[in-house]
Formats: sequence, structure tokens, C-alpha cells
Amino acid sequence: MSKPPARIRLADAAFALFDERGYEQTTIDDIAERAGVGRTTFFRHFRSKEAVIFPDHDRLLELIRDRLATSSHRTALVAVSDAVRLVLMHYIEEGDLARRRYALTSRVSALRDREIASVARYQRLFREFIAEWMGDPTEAASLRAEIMAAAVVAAHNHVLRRWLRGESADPVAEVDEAMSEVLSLFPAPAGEDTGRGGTTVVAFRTGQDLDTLLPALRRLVEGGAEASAGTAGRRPGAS
Amino acid sequence: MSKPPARIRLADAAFALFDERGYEQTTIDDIAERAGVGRTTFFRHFRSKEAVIFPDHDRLLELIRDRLATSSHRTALVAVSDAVRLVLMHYIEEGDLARRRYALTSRVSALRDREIASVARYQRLFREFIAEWMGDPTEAASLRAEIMAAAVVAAHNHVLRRWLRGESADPVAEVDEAMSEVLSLFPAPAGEDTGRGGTTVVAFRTGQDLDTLLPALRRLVEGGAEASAGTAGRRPGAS
DNA sequence: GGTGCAACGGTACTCAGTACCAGCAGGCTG
DNA sequence: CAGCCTGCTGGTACTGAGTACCGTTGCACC
Repeated sequence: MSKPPARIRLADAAFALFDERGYEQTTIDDIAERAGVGRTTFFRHFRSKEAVIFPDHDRLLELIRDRLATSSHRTALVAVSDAVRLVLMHYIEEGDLARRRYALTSRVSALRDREIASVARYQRLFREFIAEWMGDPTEAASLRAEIMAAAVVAAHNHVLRRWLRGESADPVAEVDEAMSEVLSLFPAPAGEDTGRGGTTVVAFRTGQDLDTLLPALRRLVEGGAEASAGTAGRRPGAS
Repeated sequence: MSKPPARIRLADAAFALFDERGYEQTTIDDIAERAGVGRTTFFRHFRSKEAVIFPDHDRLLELIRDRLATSSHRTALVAVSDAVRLVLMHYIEEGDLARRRYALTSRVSALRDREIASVARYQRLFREFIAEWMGDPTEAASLRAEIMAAAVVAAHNHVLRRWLRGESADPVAEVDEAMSEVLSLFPAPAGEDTGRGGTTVVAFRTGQDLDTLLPALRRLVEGGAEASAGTAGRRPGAS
């Protein structure tokens, strides 16, 4: 009966004590004592009290960075929505541990804040990747990259939280659905993923009927990418 | 020459010292001493060391809650994109103070994390408002609310940061633009803000030309909201 | 003057996190 | 075997944030 390594014992002890007495009511001394190690050893394995319950976000962040760097997707958004699956997978592999952590972060605001800060780092990575990928330094492109990254992360979090609450039996399928929902929000620029000669229809609402606006539609299609992109940002329904 | 109230003196002293020595290198004792008050008084005015430099998010959150509760906009997203302006306005009114805070949060990760956590609270409020407003408890609606809230906040933050960096002369106009960009991503359900009899065109990409898909388009338009909503999530370009 | 009250200062405490030092087991070399 | 290096460990002492409590001061109002 050889004892498991100190790191494992500390994590187990921490989770157990947090469950028993709550997070704030548990001191590092308590954790170290139950794990049968000295206080110093705790800080040798974990940077802080909060770090005990969180996964290694830095490593995961690096994993994602690599995945993005070597990705060969058609658009930045597809690459990112693919990479975000890594995060979901990581949590799923943790299984019950992830759920216990969720129960804690739901109750303790300090932990919730920390979780949110971690998520923000993923979002930032995505934003930078998208912006770089687009290679378009304009303001509009930068804003678009920001919104895209936020949408991907929000969709991921939504699915993840559903799974953590036990509301989802198949989170992988759900995240696929959620990602295509996000992708559908951001139609790819014309002539990019489809070959030339296709048709791009831009979404809008209008009080006119289809026949009335058909000529304008034809003009847009024939005008190519620039013309259709030019109207994408406006909202004809409001005029 | 009557001294300004202790709260102001403390905040001034804190900002000055943070600039001089850096955030971590400044202790509460330092701040209290420079402000000419006792250490106890510091904690009587601010809950923590971080709280000195942050605005009163709780109050602002309440302001926004009220604004949302009394808003009479056509869609939840419009109401939210309107309410988020309050946040921007608040920062703008702070003027130079907001910029000094930004310089600090950019350097000190603990402060950045705290800022992010605050922003997440706004986002959560927006998400809950949108979800409630939609009154649609389905999974798809819930996901949509989450993404909408994230997009609004991302767009706001983008404009705000530009202004904080001195890259924007007219942030109010910019946030208006950014919000209509967000609104254009989420077309309103049919028959809601436009009267009946209008036409809804759903965005998609296809390899076919306009004439080929025109019949299908007519069927969609005549089929009404359900039919068009049914195709909104798919991506014909991928099939 | 007395009373209530709000803000203040001081002391003492807990606890997270850091720095430093000393011990100890195992492997490797001479 | 002795010497030595290395990785892991425990202990002690310190700094600094945050809390609890208590006594004091200043001020308005009666």
C-alpha cells in the first residue's frame, strides 16, 4: 500500500475539505495536514490556494496555440471553433472532477472570478489568431475578430456548463451544433471557401416583397464581393 | 484650504503611488500614510486594495438593471445594446482617471483579472435579460442569448479599449456603429419589427446561381418564419 | 451641558504567500 | 566505502492583506 504522490494527496484533501467546510473556511494548513505533508510542500506543488482545484490552463493554452498554428482550415473561425473543442474535451476527460470544481466555482465568487479570467485568456488567444489570420488591420476587421472570438467562447461555455450541470448527454455533438450556429452568423467572404461563380446572398429584412427587390439582388450578385460586402453592415429594415 | 474627504485623498494617493512604485510594491500602509489617515480608514472606504482604482461597478450594474427593466425597445438585443452605452458613458465621464486605470490593468494581471470578472457580470445580466425577454426556454434560444450577450459586450469592450488607448476621437459614434454591426448579425424573427407582408431573406452561400435557387427562395418566403428559421442554422456552402 | 452619531485611529489577530535553511534518500563516481 | 550531487521534503520566520474590536474625537441637534 504505497501512498499516492503528494500532489494527488493534496488535491484530494483540498476537494474533500472544501466540500466539508467550504472554501474560505479551509486553510492551507488544514489541507497540508490532511494530506500528511508540510505547508511548504503544498506551495511547492500549487502556486496558490485557488490553483489546487483548477486544471493546468497554461498547458492547455499552449496546446491550443499549437493546434491553431498547425491548423489548415479554410477560415479562421473554423480553425478556432475546432480548437475550442480541445478545451471541452479536456473538461470531459476530467469527468467528475470537473463537476466538483463547477460546484465550487458556482458557490465561491473568488473562484468564479478566477475561472472567468482563465476563459478570457482563451478568448484573447482566439481574437489574436483571427485578427492575424484575416490580415486586415482595419477597424471593422478588428471589431469583427473580437466579436467572433467572443461568440465562439460563449457558445463553448454554454455547452460546457450544460454538461457540467448534467443537462447534456452528448456535449461533443452539442458543441458541433453550437459552433455551426456561430459559423452561420459570420458568412465567409465571397470567393473564399466556395469556388468562383457561386452566389452570395446577404441577409436582410425589408418591407418590400421578393419580386420588387429581385433586380437589386441581381445587381448585387453580379457586382461581386465588394458590392455585397458593402451592404452587409447596414440594416435596411431600419431605414 | 479645507482638505478633500478621506475617500478622495486615499484614491489620489493610491493612484500616485501605483504610478511611482508599481502596484505590488505599494502597501496599504503607504497609501494611508500619504493620504494622512489610518490604515483602518482605508478599509472603511474600500473593501480591498484593488477596489481603490475601480469604479463602483455595483452601482452601475444596478443602473443598467433599471434601464433594462424600464426599456421599451422592439427587441431584447436593441435594449441591451442601448443599455451598454451607459457603461461606455460612465468611463468617458471619468476621463483621465479611466485611462490611468487602464494603464494599471494593462500591467498588473491581478487587476486585469478583476476587470474581466466585472465585465462578466454585465454580460451575465445581459444574457439573463435576453433569455427572459425571448421567453423561449429551448436550448437553441438559450444558446442564442448567450452569444448575443457576448457579442454586445465584446463590441463594447472593443470600442472602450480603443478610446482608452486614445485611438478613438468619437467613441459614442463608434459604439453606435459597433452595435449595429452586432445587430446585423442577429436578424430579428419575422413579423416582429417589420409589419407582416415583408420579405425575409436568409443568408447563405451556394455554388448555384441566383436563377437556379430562385424557386426555393420563393418557397421559403411564402413558407413564412418557420421555414426560413429552419434553414438558418445550416450551412449550405458545406454540403 | 448632554445625547446620539458618524468617522476616525490603534491594536491584535488570522491567513496567504515568500524566502531561506536544513535534513534526507537515492544514484553516481572515484 | 566515502564523497557528492540532486530532488524532494519540513520548519521557521517574515511580509502584507484583510478582519474584529475598542476607545476617541468632532459635530449637530436638543
